[in-house]
Amino acid sequence: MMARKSKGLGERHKKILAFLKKYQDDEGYPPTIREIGEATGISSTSVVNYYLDQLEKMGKIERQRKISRGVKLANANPLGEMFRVPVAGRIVAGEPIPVPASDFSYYDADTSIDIASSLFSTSQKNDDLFALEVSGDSMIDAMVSDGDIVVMKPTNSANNGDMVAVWLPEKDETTLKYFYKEKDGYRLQPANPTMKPIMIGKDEPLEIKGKVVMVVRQMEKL
Amino acid sequence: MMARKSKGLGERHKKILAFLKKYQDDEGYPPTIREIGEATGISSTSVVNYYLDQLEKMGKIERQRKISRGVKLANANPLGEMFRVPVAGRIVAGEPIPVPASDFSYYDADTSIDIASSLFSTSQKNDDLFALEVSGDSMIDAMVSDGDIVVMKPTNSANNGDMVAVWLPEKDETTLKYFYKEKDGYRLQPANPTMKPIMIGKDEPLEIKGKVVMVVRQMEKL
DNA sequence: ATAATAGCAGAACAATTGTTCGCTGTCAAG
DNA sequence: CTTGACAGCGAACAATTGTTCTGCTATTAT
Repeated sequence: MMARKSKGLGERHKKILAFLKKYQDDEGYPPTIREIGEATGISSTSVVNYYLDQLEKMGKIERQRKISRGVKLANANPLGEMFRVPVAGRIVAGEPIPVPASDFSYYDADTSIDIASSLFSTSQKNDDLFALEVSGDSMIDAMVSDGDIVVMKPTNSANNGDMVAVWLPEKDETTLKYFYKEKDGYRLQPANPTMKPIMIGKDEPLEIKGKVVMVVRQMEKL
Repeated sequence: MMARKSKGLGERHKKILAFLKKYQDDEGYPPTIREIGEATGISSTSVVNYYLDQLEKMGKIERQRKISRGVKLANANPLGEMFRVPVAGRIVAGEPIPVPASDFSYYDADTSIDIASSLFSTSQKNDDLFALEVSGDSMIDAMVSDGDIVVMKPTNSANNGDMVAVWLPEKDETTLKYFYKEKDGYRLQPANPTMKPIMIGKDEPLEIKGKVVMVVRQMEKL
């Protein structure tokens, strides 16, 4: 009478999958076996377990046995990855560069931007990246204008050719320049080829705050 | 000895928040109280509970009491959408602007870039966006340098203040400028405030190819 | 100095939740 | 008809996990 089984996903498999997704979206964490049973009309936890086993074998879900709510959809990554970068503050010519609060990294949507990881050639560790919003037109020689967002990797040193954010204590000045080490000091080269470099003596103070890895300019106006 | 934190998030609050996010990202479900304690160096579950209560009062997290792993970040954005933009080609000063093959739109990872939709303030329809890679330094007056990627929305007209990509047939020139309509024609204003605008007479030909909505500069070298 | 309180640990306790096992009914093949 | 795989139920069990209570210490206010 009842079509026993065609193949692939049965009615209950689908229901469980659907519930898994919905519950995760709604609640922010996966359901328990009992909750799954309740939602799909299965009265026994063992039957739910039975189906979960099957779904796992089919590769539809991943399970962490023995731990509560250890179920997740295997197929949770359709498009490419993206990651969130905290916006530490504004970068202004006459003020020191803000850096994110040390080792801890918590931030919400208000103070962060999303970047598709595909924009980074090497999928290197980019956990510690942070971003700054440019304030004012003082960085135009770095081809960066007011409102641009610069994504930086924190570092204290730089290789030749890197664009770095530096703080010059003697001039009370923050600037973005290409960095070159030379025999008698450092050369800070503006990105704009029509502008002249700044030479820094070997003993002059120079604080490299980070290496610029990306600049994003949004033209949209809301 | 230990400076008692008076205001805001203490060190442990931050650590817990950070761990919550990391664990959820890694595992797909929230951690237990004991796991939080282990990760943050708190040896007692009651202390973890103590901090979770505080974080909940501060509105940083939401808790479902009595249920396992019932913790989630309050403003948990599901790390929103992203979409794929085809790179139609290169934009060169002396050549016409390539445009994507109209409705015929297929493209793969090699010829496209991913943009997080959160970067667009208005979640307007951006199905028809396309991107161009800038070739050469001829666009420096638009604060765009060699290798930059400009994301454009195709259009034939523009509003005042939009940055547009235009083709000037009389000069055989492609350029990116801010667009202003004036009584006797059009004014094409460079982004760099130190440079002078180009005036276009009303009868001179002017082909607006698209409106620039974003510029992305990757400093990474592979 | 004394009291009050925040910060913390440890352990006992209670609730939740995953696992296992026995049992029943159906259906198709031998 | 019998058998066995499959789908299912319910309950007991064990592990995980949240809650609560007692006590200790250091800092701060009275």
